[in-house]
Amino acid sequence: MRPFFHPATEDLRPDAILHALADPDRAAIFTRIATQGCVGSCATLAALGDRIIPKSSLSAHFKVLREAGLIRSERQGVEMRNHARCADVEMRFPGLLTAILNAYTSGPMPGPRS
Amino acid sequence: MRPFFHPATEDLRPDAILHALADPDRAAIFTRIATQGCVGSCATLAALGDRIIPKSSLSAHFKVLREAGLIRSERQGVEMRNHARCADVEMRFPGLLTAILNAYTSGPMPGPRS
DNA sequence: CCCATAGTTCAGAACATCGGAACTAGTGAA
DNA sequence: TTCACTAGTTCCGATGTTCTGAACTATGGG
Repeated sequence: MRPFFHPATEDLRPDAILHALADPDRAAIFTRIATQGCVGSCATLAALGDRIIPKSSLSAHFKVLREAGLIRSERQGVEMRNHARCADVEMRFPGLLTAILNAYTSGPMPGPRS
Repeated sequence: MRPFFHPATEDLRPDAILHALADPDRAAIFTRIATQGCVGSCATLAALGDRIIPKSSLSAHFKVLREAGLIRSERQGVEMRNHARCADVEMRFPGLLTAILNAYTSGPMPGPRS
């Protein structure tokens, strides 16, 4: 179990961030982490909506988010502490995270009919 | 050769848009179309940077952009007229395109060292 | 009709993702 | 220490997606 890799702020790449957040599950996970400041275990996220996400898939999702520079993960005893690197991303790509998260919260419902 | 499918504005989905723009080639293509208003042939885009993108790959890229609702394609004689649906996307997901295109233009170069 | 040009579709190889089973790490109790 | 439990990672086979050359379609001009 090798230690985690976290890219430096100046190494953040837009394509990695977009790819990470292009998956609705990952976007939901990241939204939870970003809005709740710091989410502990993966297990608390296992039930997104009504689907159950297997641990191995969750682990892979966290890895993608981590390596895109969206979250920082560190062991805290037996579980994981994940927190969002919103400030880093905002510094490098201003407005990006806000726009994406807004798009997702306004997205699923088909807006007010005009 | 079936006619092209273009999603309606209210059917635009954020994950499709992020997925489409998560590929640097597609992002570059879209940037060209968006900034130049309307790019004709695929062939003018065959050389992005210094790589040559084969026609079949280009065609697939255009399809992804089209089905994400980012561009509208229509035949004009023997070639293709593509134009960006920036207004549609902006209406549905305000600020999203701007933030993404900004991220890409500021992204590739490793920013000013602090 | 024949040819050239612009782009699409097909098919198989290369690559990525999903998820169950096995594994690793930490904690607490006997 | 050893056992058991919990949280997460890694492995690997199945499934799905992307890439790209070759064949095909569509259009316009001799």
